[in-house]
Amino acid sequence: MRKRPTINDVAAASGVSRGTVSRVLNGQGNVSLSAEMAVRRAVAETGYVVNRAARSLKTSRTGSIVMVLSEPQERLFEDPNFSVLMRVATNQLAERDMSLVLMIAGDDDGRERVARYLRGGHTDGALLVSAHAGDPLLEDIERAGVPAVACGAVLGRESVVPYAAADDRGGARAMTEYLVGQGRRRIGMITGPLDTPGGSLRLEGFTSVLGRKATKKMVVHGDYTQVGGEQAMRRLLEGVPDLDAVFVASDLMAAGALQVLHAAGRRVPEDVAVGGFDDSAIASATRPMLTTVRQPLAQVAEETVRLLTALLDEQAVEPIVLPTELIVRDSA
Amino acid sequence: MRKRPTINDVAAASGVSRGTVSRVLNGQGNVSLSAEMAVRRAVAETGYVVNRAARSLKTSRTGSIVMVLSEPQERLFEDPNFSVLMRVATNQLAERDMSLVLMIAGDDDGRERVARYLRGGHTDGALLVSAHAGDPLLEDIERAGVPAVACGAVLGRESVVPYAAADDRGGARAMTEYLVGQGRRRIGMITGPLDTPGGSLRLEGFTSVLGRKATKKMVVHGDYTQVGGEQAMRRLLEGVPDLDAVFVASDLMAAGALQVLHAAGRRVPEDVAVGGFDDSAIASATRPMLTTVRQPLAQVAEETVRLLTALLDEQAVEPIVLPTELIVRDSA
DNA sequence: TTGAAAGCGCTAACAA
DNA sequence: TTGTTAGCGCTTTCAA
Repeated sequence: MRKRPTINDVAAASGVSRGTVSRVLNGQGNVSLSAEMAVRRAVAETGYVVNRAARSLKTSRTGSIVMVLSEPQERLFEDPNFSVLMRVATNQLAERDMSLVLMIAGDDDGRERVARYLRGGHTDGALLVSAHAGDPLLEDIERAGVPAVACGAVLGRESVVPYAAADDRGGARAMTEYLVGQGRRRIGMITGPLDTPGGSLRLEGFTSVLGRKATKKMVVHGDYTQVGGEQAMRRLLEGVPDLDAVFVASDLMAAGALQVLHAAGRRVPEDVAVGGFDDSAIASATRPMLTTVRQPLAQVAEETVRLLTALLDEQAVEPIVLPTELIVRDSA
Repeated sequence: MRKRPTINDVAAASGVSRGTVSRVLNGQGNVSLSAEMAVRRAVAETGYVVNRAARSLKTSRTGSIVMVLSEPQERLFEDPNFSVLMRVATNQLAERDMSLVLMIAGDDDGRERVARYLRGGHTDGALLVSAHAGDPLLEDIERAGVPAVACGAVLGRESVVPYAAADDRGGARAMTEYLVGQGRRRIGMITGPLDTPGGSLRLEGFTSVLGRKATKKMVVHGDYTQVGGEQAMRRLLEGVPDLDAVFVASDLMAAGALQVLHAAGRRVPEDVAVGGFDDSAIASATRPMLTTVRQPLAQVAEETVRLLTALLDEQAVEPIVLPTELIVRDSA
């Protein structure tokens, strides 16, 4: 394999200086049309591709964004946000000729690596996925001075880390109101972990509708896994045997809840109505199919990336919350 | 924010030359203990982190691997391999202080970007996910001379691109034999796309057991989506009304098949046994829960990354195929 | 509008 | 074992 051509080769082939080639490549203007054409032809001829390392060394920008997953690793697979975000981010950044680096900050080791990466100036910005309240990584990021945005609010840091998110509170409210409207009177809830926005905000939506009816024993906490949903459902049935509806903060947990209800001989939706959240693939795989709340995942992802690119361009940004949609199927 | 310290700062702080600092940092030996200690202390004091761009410019290695997803984007989310692979790859590479860049080559644009990226020498190696037979990207990779491995065989290129994969053929055979052993006589199959290893190899396993019983009308092709599974199941029921079992090449498609069977009034497993493949989360969310074939995803991912790092170290590598496991639940 | 030249931070070859 | 030094390929300032 021949050596890769450098800017010098292009300069030689086009008969102008390196400086002019660079100006053409970076679209800075102040270049004569003839020079520009000559350079472009030479680039095509030589198959020149810029050496990012060299450029980066000079400009101290890297042309890459790091996507940091703070999720404990098991949960990662089950986060519907995640793969959509990744796809959208990859594509949007590619359009700017930037690349996406992936890092997992699931444990202390991982966090330390991410912190070192940020401190090392290896990236132009950070895209946070499911960062938790009080995540020490946030300080690392701040200290490193790297522009960062989050997909989903970072609880307690809403005003510090710009974010795009689905309207968790509103979606939960809509589902709860729907259940009430269906004549349900004893409505329980299975939440997600309360240190995640999906955990606490969906609970807020629920209680904002039910008021004092949302007593302690009507609400149990799950961990977004199916097994967690099963356990939570069992606890709920034990504590509230006359339950006639349950709002579950994720479809996967709802799938677990359905299994338990079935095993307990409760018919869904006749005896107990079940509402999910996410409208993930699993929602139409369960029996009965889940009535659930659809999140505009692709939009959230797009807005998240837009916020980050705006930040890179040194524009001011505001958090953005996008509306959800109630999807009525068979379970409620 | 202060300027980031360079190797010069470390040299000054430790009272040795840049060269010695570099030797310590790269663990090349030929350094006195006292010098090494001084350097390490200075690194800690100054908070020095190597500038990868500069290093890369000099060594022409980048310290990064690109993970290329050739999957049409919709399918991506539904590939259970994918998130596991990503997690494992991120972690294993991090241990070598390498980072993982993600690129999607779903369309021509994407492919061209990936090709440019490879040609530009922006990466030390490529990790291919679900590359298709005849994928033009393969040529780009070869031409760019970038070491590459695949997760899952690249059909038609098995001897060119090293890979790690689950034993699709064996898993399919095990499931088919199990169905036969249960006394099923009219066994149909819903395959994946035949240009994917999971599509063609699972079909091979199926036919290798059933021989001439695996007639054309007993086999229909799906696309790994749930809706695709539903359509395929409908076609199969139409063509073979007396079907008493169906082996479906993915759990997600099997979930679709279950819905259709239920709607058609067939009891599972009494009237029709259903076998899936993957043992993904969805397999225990369906009703009845799916009897399926578990792939050792984490192992496959680990072996894939191991192959790549071996290749980077210029060791010889062989493809590796890992055994699957039959998971018996309720659907068959 | 263009060319010349400095230098980003690092590694490795060479000399001591 | 150590220090010195020559670039890696690029951008950008300065002068022309």
